[in-house]
This record gives sequence, C-alpha cells and structure tokens, in this order.
Amino acid sequence: MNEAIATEAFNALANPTRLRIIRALVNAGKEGLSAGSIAELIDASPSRASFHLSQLAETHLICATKKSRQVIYTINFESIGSLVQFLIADCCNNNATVRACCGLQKC
Amino acid sequence: MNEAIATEAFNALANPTRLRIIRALVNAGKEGLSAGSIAELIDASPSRASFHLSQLAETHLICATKKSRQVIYTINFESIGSLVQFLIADCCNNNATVRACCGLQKC
DNA sequence: CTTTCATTTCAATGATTCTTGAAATATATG
DNA sequence: CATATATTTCAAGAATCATTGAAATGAAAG
Repeated sequence: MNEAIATEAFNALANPTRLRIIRALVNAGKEGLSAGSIAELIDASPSRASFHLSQLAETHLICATKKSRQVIYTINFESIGSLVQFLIADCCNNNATVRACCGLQKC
Repeated sequence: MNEAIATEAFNALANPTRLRIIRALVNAGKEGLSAGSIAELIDASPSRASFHLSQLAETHLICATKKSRQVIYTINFESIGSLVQFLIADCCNNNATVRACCGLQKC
C-alpha cells in the first residue's frame, strides 16, 4: 500500500453508494453477491451499481469473478486492513491515541 | 462517527495535498503549525493551502486556533481513531482479517 | 493612522465525478 | 438460430472539486 493507492481507496470509500456496497458484501461474507443482487440491495440501477462496483474493484477493495453469466463480487478484507495500516502507521506514525480511539492495541 | 461524517472524512483523505498536510501536522505534534508554514512545507500557495485546510477542519480531522495574526492547525488524532473504528467495526463487523492485516488485536 | 503581515474569501476556469437511459456484449435456454 | 438474462459500456448532462490570482479581512507594528 502506497500513497497513490491509498488515495484512490479513500476516494472509493468516500461515497454513500459505495459504502452501502461494502456493507452488503461484508454481510454476504465469503460467498459474495452477484452484481444484480447488489443493485437490488442498494436500490440502484444496474448501470449505476456497475459503475460503483468497477471503482471499488479497481482499488482492490472488492474482487470480481465470473460465474456463468453473473459476476460475483466479494469483499477483500486484506486490502481494507492494508488501508487501515497505512492510515495508522504511515500517516499517523502509530500514534497511541489513534490506536486507543479505535479500540485496538498492538499485538 | 456516522456514515455521513465518515464519508466526508474519507473524502478529505482522498487527496494528495491534504494527505501531505496530515503528515506535516502529525510530525509537528501537539504544537501544530501555522497556515503559512504548512503552505511552505507542502509547496502550495496560501490560498490553495487554506482551501484544503478548511476542508480538513470541517471534518474535524484537524483543529484550528487563532494565535495573534496566525492560525495554528493541529492534528486531531481522536477523529482519525474514530474513523478507523467506523471502518473496522461499523463497516467490516470487526472482521478478524482486517484487524490482523493492520497489525492490531482486540484489547 | 498607515503600513505590513498572515490568512481567508471570491470569481473564473478546467477537470473530475455521478446519474441516467440507451445500446452493446456475453452467456444461457428453448 | 432466436430469445431471454446479466452485466457492462457509452454519451450526455448536472454537480462537485481543485487551482489560480486578485481582493478582502483582521491583527500587529511603526
């Protein structure tokens, strides 16, 4: 994770529609969801959902795999973890207050 | 921290200039930096720096206090911590992979 | 009171982003 | 092959964002 990638990832998270997609995929877990069911869940048109799904996939916050004529999307927890690490470590020098405020401790 | 505020905070972080400001203020620590010295440090015009400083201050990621004719900005580690918590807990249901990937454990 | 210094505000411009609906692509089914 | 289904791509338009330089604000100093 470097600054350019992190900037794009923050941008991907900076949108209510995309945040709803993230939440839906977190809930769905390992099995993921098809583009169509995501669109339904977040109440967006297919093309609108596709637009935001592409943005999230570009930053690797989510992954896409084709399954017959559907595209199944899954959340990528590793990339979210990397982004959090970037913010805490790279940007905030592992500041103790940040770590405490988010209810976490060093391993 | 709710979704609307988090969205604005992510947006504030989704910009290289603002990320440089964040880093400068993290380095400066508790004493903070004046608007002018931030502009110099990040190599931006006063008005450009002011524009981005306002955006960061609006989201409470940084704080501003007047000191004679300068404005001193300081980083707000608490708000960054809240944002991280929002992402890990609210968005990712405290997923273990996320916590592991960012080098953290539950308290 | 005038001048200087630090910062913000403003208007103009160009760039990017989001939404919409239609068209295109690709895969499955009868 | 023809049709139905799932998704993406595309073009157009509205909205938002970032940069620039000039003007305005406000506080200190001579």
